[in-house]
Amino acid sequence: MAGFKGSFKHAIDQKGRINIPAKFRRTPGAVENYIITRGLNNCLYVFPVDEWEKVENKLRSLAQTDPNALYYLRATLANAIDAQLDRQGRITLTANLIKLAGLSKEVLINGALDRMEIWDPDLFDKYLGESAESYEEVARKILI
Amino acid sequence: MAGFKGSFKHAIDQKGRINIPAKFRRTPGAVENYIITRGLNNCLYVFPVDEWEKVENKLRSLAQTDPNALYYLRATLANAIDAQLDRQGRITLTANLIKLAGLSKEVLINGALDRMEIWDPDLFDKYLGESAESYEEVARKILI
DNA sequence: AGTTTTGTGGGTGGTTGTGGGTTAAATAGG
DNA sequence: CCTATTTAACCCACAACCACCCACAAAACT
Repeated sequence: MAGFKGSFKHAIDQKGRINIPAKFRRTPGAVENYIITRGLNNCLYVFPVDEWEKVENKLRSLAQTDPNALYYLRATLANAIDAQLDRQGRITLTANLIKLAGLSKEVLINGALDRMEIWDPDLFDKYLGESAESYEEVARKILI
Repeated sequence: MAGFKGSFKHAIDQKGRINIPAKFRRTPGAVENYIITRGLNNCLYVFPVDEWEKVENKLRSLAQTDPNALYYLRATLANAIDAQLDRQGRITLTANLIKLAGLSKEVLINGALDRMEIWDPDLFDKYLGESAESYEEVARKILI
């Protein structure tokens, strides 16, 4: 089981390639193939294949007629890609994904245990700052 | 199980390295690998790997769509690093962590049983002083 | 006072990140 | 159906960084 953690600032070149941090390539559970899809709060989720299977199973289990389920399934899968690391350890994003996450020249690649998350640095700062409550208050609610 | 206790003032050099007190390196439960992450009240938590696993399991159990849970997960993991002692018994902090804890030239490394805590000395003094209630009053509420 | 342990600083080489150039594949047009 | 143009994948090479190593200073212990 993967345990991605840490944050790395990397460039995204003209071809839409970004380097997966060497540290992530070495973490247990890291593989050659990843599924990249739209994430919550304007970021991208990067799943190792085995973790993606859990997501896929979840999607399969949703009711095929419920409007919300249908919407979620379509919005998620339409932007999902199957990415393989190149020789330098990079993945190539599609224009769609770049647009969805509002990426420009630099990106943050954050560990989130079972997945990585790709953020625009400014958007991530904004996300961290815009919580109404402090880190300490949130922690108190979450950790019992 | 670790039982870190005591307080040590150490330097932090230009490369962001700080020495783990020899006493802590000898306490039962001490290891070569630590996970360092953001702590409550502007300090850093330094967990031995086995203690970190408990934290990680807690994080994994959180709901993946609850905004507070997501926020806590991201704010915690984005600043988490996997640190290994170098030959001199030091760990290297990232610029992010140094900034979060407001560290400058000297730091306090405090034992907190299952983890160590890294504080800026001034901030720790301030923290101890800013409690509205006395040590005795707090003790009476906490210890039954 | 000598010896060992602990704390601090700096230099060096391998690894990692990034850009570009070249070849193979895919798409569209004649 | 073949050719021309674009797109994407692959490979190579440079440059910056980080982890490792060594060496010295200070403290603690014998």
